[in-house]
Amino acid sequence: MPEKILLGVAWPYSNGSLHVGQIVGAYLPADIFARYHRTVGNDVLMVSGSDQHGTPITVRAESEGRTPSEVADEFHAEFLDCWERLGISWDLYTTTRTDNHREVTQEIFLKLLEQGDIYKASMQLPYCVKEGRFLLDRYVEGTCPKCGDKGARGDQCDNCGNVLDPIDLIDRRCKFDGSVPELRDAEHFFLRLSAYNDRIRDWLKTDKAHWRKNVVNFSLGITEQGLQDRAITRDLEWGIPIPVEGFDDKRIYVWFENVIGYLSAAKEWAQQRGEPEKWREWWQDPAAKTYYFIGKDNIFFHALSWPAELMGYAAATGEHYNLPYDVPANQYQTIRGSKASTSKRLAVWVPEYLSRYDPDPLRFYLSATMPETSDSDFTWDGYLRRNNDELVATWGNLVNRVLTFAYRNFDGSVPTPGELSDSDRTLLDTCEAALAKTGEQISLCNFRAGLEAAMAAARTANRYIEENAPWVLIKEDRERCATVLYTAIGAISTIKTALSPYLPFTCQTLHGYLGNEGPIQAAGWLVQLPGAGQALADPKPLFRKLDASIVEEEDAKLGL
RNA sequence: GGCAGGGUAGCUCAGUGGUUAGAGCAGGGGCUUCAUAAGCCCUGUGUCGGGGGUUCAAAUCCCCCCCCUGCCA
Repeated sequence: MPEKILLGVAWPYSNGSLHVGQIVGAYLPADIFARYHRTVGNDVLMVSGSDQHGTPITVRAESEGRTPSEVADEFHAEFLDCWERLGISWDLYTTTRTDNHREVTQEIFLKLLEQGDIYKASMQLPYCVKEGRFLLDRYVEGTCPKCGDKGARGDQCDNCGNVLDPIDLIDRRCKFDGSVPELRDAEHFFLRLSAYNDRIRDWLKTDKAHWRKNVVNFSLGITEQGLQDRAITRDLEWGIPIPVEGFDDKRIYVWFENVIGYLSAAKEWAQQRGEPEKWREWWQDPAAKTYYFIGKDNIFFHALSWPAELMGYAAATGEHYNLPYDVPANQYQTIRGSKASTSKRLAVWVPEYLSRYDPDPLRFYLSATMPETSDSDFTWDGYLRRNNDELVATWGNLVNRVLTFAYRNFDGSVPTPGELSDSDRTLLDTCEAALAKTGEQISLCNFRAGLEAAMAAARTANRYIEENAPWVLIKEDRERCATVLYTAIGAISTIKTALSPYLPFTCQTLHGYLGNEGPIQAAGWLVQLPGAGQALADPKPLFRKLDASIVEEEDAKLGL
């Protein structure tokens, strides 16, 4: 029985180009996981989309004198292109601005409202009299009560890093016109998270051994403090309208809304397939597993508030909705020790990377340095070394040396072996074990360890070639030489399968070199020994060695 | 400030009570030549962030402190 596996991946704000930190944090691990499970034969549904609401987009639009939708649409198109070229294999990548998503969001809002999980209450908010509108926290400026810096914003002081409330600012003023905002009562809707605290806590304490400890400890800690109710609407014009009369000047806030995208995207996917009820197989069958690939800043929304929304919606509708099976949140990746920053333009941008280099070497480097347990660091020097000294030297060269030798000496086909020796069988067994280990590690979301298991097999295969020296055998014992090459090709074929979730483009190419047709994942997560006499393609190197000069060039672009 | 995660060889990391703390890469020495000057063999005296404690025994458990990151919704 194939398993049903739903992958929800964080919704990136479409307010600027993607950078490698986002890729390594969520999109790449999700894609590796999805490709592995598809190859195994499981039913994967991997969804996400561009978050087109939210202040990051309106802020950029305002600063450029454009509309939010212009900004959002521009980068959404760019994202789609990047996914394609990086090989991020979505089943559906949509946006939060579809009619479908608005309808699903409003439906959940109304159901929770009706049930009492959403309630109306007034709160005091800064109001600009001059402009006649309420101000978002970040639009109020003043003196920080903690450090005395005069340039603090209402949401945070950049000088000391403390989180603030605009009410606490000394000498409050409106960011736009410098007038002094008043505090006025404003009606907003709140999500009654407090009512779900105990259920969330109990759920977090049940069968979570496979969760990363920072995720479960962080979340449990918050339930020990007690979940607080939280406003889910804001004074905005850009966002999903509140489906209640009299709230035309307010919108649903993104933290409540974008996670609903995981459900609405599954519905959209099903509609597009012409099987509009098919989403239920992933959402309502308790045997289906739901994974959320996110960065550590997003744990609250995926391990606490989204499960609460789902619990409430399930109760309100009387239907079952699966809670997260796992939330394998990653830490961050810095750039040469500095925090990546879109506003400071400090990042390795995906479109720029792809204009110069191939996707698989990036996937390789990012997989090897994935911030699974602690923050990791991107350096071009590290990229160069992983590419040249590991990907090219160990794996690419193994493939190239074996295939060119076989192609040239055995009429362009897989040599017909004699009887396999113990050392031949040992190599094939080692590769089979590596394939199993890689698969197991991927299924546990240990992506670095999975890659390492496959690379260890490649090193073993290089050792085997060295010990058996086919370049000597070809002159002395042609049958033994054929057997050794056959064994080496078998090893490569198995390692190729193990690496395919990490290096989809080059593994597919190699799949073809070995004489196979069709997509690599159709062959299954299985050992595939080549057929003796099967035609090989004339192999070309899968990877290219990079010149050390790129490190200086790329570092110069970063300005570090 | 509170909560959480992390701090192990030049780099990336593994290692949660027990022989002289490990792997890959880099560096040094040798061999080989099929291969993208790739491969193979040999080579690691590290204050396991710092200090104190428990124990026959601690990177691994307890306490205090320092540094990095995230969250404080």
